[in-house]
Amino acid sequence: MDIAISNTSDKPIYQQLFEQISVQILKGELENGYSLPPIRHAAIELRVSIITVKKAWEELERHGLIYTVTGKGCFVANLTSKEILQKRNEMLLKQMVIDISYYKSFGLTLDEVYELLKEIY
Amino acid sequence: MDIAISNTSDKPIYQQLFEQISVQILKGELENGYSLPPIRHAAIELRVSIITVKKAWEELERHGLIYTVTGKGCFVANLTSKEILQKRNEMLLKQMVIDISYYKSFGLTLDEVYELLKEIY
Amino acid sequence: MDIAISNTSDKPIYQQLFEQISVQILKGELENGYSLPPIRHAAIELRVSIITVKKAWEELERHGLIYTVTGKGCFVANLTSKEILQKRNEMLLKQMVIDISYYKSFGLTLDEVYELLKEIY
Amino acid sequence: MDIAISNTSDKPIYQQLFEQISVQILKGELENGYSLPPIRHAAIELRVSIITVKKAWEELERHGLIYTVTGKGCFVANLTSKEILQKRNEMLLKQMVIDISYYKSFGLTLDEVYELLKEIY
DNA sequence: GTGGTCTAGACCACG
DNA sequence: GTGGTCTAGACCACC
Repeated sequence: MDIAISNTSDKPIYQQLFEQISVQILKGELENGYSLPPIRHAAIELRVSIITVKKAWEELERHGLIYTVTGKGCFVANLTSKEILQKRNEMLLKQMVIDISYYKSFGLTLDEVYELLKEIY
Repeated sequence: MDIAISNTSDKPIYQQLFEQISVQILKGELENGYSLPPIRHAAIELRVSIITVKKAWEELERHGLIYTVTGKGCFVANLTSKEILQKRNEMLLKQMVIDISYYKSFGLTLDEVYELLKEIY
Repeated sequence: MDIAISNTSDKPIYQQLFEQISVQILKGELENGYSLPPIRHAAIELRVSIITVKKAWEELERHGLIYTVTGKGCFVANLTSKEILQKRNEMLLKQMVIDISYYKSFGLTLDEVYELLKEIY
Repeated sequence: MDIAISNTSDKPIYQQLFEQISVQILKGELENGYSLPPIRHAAIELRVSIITVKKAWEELERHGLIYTVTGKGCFVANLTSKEILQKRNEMLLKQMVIDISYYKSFGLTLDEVYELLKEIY
């Protein structure tokens, strides 16, 4: 578990958990079939509530990134590299559409956005 | 008042108000000294509470975009085009830093981000 | 009328008027019997409402700094230099007691206050 | 909670709350990480509205004196003694500049102010 | 009429 | 239980 949680962030903790584990799976850092730590262990290690971990795990399952075997644990889904790429782009594009609509509201063109992004990167 | 409020959005109403009016000011759509509608009128027109409007207006004032004169009304601040550009970039960069950290977590390079942005734009 | 009014100040306008004229009288800049401009003239010159000027004048009269002769106008009261000094200290001390209670709430000693004041002066 | 609210004061309640708690934090009376009472409890105890407490707490957070964790509570920020001193002077100087401009309008010199302060202290 | 403040009560997300 | 938000209605000071 290589997770960093911020209490003061405006993002709910379960969301932070979901996002970070999603990324790890979609980057291939967690292999197919990898067994996620039991909810209780993860909760203790991350110092969060069991409910919070459960919520994050549920969100992962809803996105088809993990599957649960009752009584055995949770495992990273068996995804082909094509499926991984597809899901990754799906998540990225979903966020980008939101981000871009914000930039557009200021009347920015694509090139202006690019210039600003370059500065930060 | 050209404002669209979404009750289903995850963003609080006062935040939506603040953002939309900010954009209008920073795009120069509302001229210096322009008199905003009285909070009570705005509240009725937008079908929200007075306090909600007030909260948005306060945030605008805190950002130096408007100023209020008790008993007279609220007015768009007298900003030079340089100041407007500066404030606009301030707001944009603040959001972009967040957006980029998300893209980076997926391991995306600047060029990959650009390619995706181009598709959506 | 050497008065500077700020619309954006948190102090009400009539209060600003009252304070500035008080100071001028108590500093001896306006002599005994000096005729204040008619309320209407002052209102026009200062670009404020007649009501606002009236309120300030009333406050001045209540403090014994001016007197009104119906149909003739308002005049600076005939105060001996002793009375002026007394009224001046009265106003100053009243404010200072408030200021000091604020400094004291932070646990500041007289010397610490002096040091900070010296910096600003 | 050692707070005294005055309904007759010209200062708004949320401002009184903010100032008094600020002072307690900046005097070191409330330690780092100290958990403030839940806003609802504070509201009942102080016999004010939840929103009023919230407004004061928000102002404290804006000044970096506390931080809130949704669902957990509000806590005194982790400030070094250096930061505390800096914030304290910031608040004090801001007020002192106003106070001094009033004294100066009467033509008082620094020494005269000092003499008067000494009398009252 | 305008902004400034306050209240009581309510619903929701989070942990 | 905790904070986050919202509403409807009210009173006040100021102009």
